[in-house]
Amino acid sequence: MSTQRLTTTSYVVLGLIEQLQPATTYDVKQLAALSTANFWALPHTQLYTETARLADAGLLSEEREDGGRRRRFYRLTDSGRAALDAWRERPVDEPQRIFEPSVLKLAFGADPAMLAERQIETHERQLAGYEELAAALDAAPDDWPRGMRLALQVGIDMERQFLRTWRELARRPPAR
Amino acid sequence: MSTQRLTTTSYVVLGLIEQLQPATTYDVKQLAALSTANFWALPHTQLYTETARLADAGLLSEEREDGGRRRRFYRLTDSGRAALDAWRERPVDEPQRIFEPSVLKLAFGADPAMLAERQIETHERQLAGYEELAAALDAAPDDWPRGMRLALQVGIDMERQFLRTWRELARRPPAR
DNA sequence: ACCGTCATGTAATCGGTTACATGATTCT
DNA sequence: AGAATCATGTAACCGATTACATGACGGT
Repeated sequence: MSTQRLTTTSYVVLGLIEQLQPATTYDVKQLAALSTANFWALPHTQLYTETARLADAGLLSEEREDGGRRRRFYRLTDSGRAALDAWRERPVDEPQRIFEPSVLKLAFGADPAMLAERQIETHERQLAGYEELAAALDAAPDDWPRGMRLALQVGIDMERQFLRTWRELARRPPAR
Repeated sequence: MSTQRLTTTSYVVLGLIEQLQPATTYDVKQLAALSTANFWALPHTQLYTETARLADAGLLSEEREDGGRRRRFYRLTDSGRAALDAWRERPVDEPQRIFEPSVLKLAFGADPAMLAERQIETHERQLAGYEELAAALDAAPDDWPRGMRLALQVGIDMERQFLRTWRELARRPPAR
């Protein structure tokens, strides 16, 4: 039970386990794929190291199955819940870098219309995914924490803005 | 001159050096602070390792001062320019994760109004910074590559969207 | 009984961050 | 001349990605 620094990834894992507990790493992976994967990357291999780290730090309890797959079931400990609550109650004050490689390419002189073509496709697909998920949440609101719907709405708003921006840029001539 | 993978950071360094060459690492740091720092994090320590890596890979030429600070001056080599051009001409196809910890907190049930208060401050400050820089670019457009102005406009659009979104969320009751 | 996919991991590597350090200029 | 800040780096550490691997389960 050492005092390690917790990353955003740590809190995502804690937050997902809070909703699922008891949860296997695979359960976490599944829920992440449905919910937070759009907002935060979380490859499955990291879930194994991260849950182990968190259990080591005393924020998760681990219970291992005897037979079969010998899966590990995790739950929040009291201090795990306290850490999650503290994180949740603290506002975010570092300004975030929201940018993408496509904007960097733009800055360094790439052709806006060329970038826009692919960006529009990508963001349309992303927006469609969000809207589908939003419809599912709206159909069964009680299955999901309310905050998830709000986060999704932020995502939808951002995607729409990206589309407006790139559609405008699609009409620009090359910058150089 | 080994074949290493180039990261987005590598291309940012190449792109900045293209505009400055010959450039010392410190010059790169200064220009980054004025231009790309908003879109891509680039601590000065990484510039030293990254320029060394790029020089090692044959994408930058390095010339060292004899006296004084023994500064290293870098220029793009032909293959450096080719690598940068190739990157610039290739569209970005992986969908990007644009999200911030604040949206994750929202998803996991933090109070929207509490988060919004700080987010609004942060994004207002960021927007003001962008607009100030945009005014400077507009006053002396020839000093800057045209793409920089476009990238800045994307940033401005996104910040305005964030402000609209968070101002709306500021009126929400807590999600749990 | 076999096969594909589901599920569960381990280990090496590496980019990026953090901590530390010191010489060169400039200012008073 | 001394102090402050500018400029230039080195090195340890660590989270995250990538590559690899294998056992369990369900269907035919």
